[in-house]
Amino acid sequence: MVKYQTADLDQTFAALADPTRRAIVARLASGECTVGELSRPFPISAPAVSKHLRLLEGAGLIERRRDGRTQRCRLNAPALDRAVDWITSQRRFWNESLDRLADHLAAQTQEERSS
Amino acid sequence: MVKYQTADLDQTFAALADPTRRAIVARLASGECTVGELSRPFPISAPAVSKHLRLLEGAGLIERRRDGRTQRCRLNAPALDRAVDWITSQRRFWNESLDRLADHLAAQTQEERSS
DNA sequence: TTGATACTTAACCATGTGGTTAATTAATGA
DNA sequence: TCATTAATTAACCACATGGTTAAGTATCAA
Repeated sequence: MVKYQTADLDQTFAALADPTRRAIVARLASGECTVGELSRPFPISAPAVSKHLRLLEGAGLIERRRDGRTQRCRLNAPALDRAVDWITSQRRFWNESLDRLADHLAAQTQEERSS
Repeated sequence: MVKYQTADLDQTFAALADPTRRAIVARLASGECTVGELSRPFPISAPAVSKHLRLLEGAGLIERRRDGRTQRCRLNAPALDRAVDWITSQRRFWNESLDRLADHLAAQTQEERSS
């Protein structure tokens, strides 16, 4: 039985509350890339992207490492896990739609594995 | 294949970013209750709780109905589902720890069902 | 060495949030 | 009818966030 500090969840959920940051996470889910590649699709300034990355890093959702003059970013799985974990653990006491959720996730997982 | 408006997710994740609101969700997960019962455990004023409830309601996470002079609150499952759904759908493209997550969720579900 | 590239930091602004206290509305019960 | 209880709205404050532009810091390449 693992315990998580609530501060982590604060930051994780807050980080996911912004559509730009969710888009960044979605982009990184399909593979590591540089800050430049990451910001190109967005109509906002580089400093704005930089701030988003700092929040995401603070939440533990991403990691950065220098690579010459660029910087490579990648997703960090456990932080996302903890968020899912918190939500699903609420279902523990809430049986009404628990089975529906379980089936939903099972179906999705099935789909992943067969693709 | 279902599409969700991003605004919903903005509000849902933002709502879950606050520890007081997560505690409220956790309390409601174990059953419907009144606003008064809900605020009693918290060291904050009634108006503060009222604001939290408004945000939770705006995010679609809870529903309220008048019952005489009190007000009953209950959780609304689908909003939580959508949040979990967004996170897990990122995993689709991110195979590295997909199996681990699937196993984790399967184990948890098993635990629920057998309890 | 000089200039361009890839970023971050600094300073600023507008807006939203989380809290307060005080005032308001609505339902109940004496 | 009048007081009490349950909860919200109003008005305010401090602070974080999401954006900006301008300036700074490394790294690479000529």
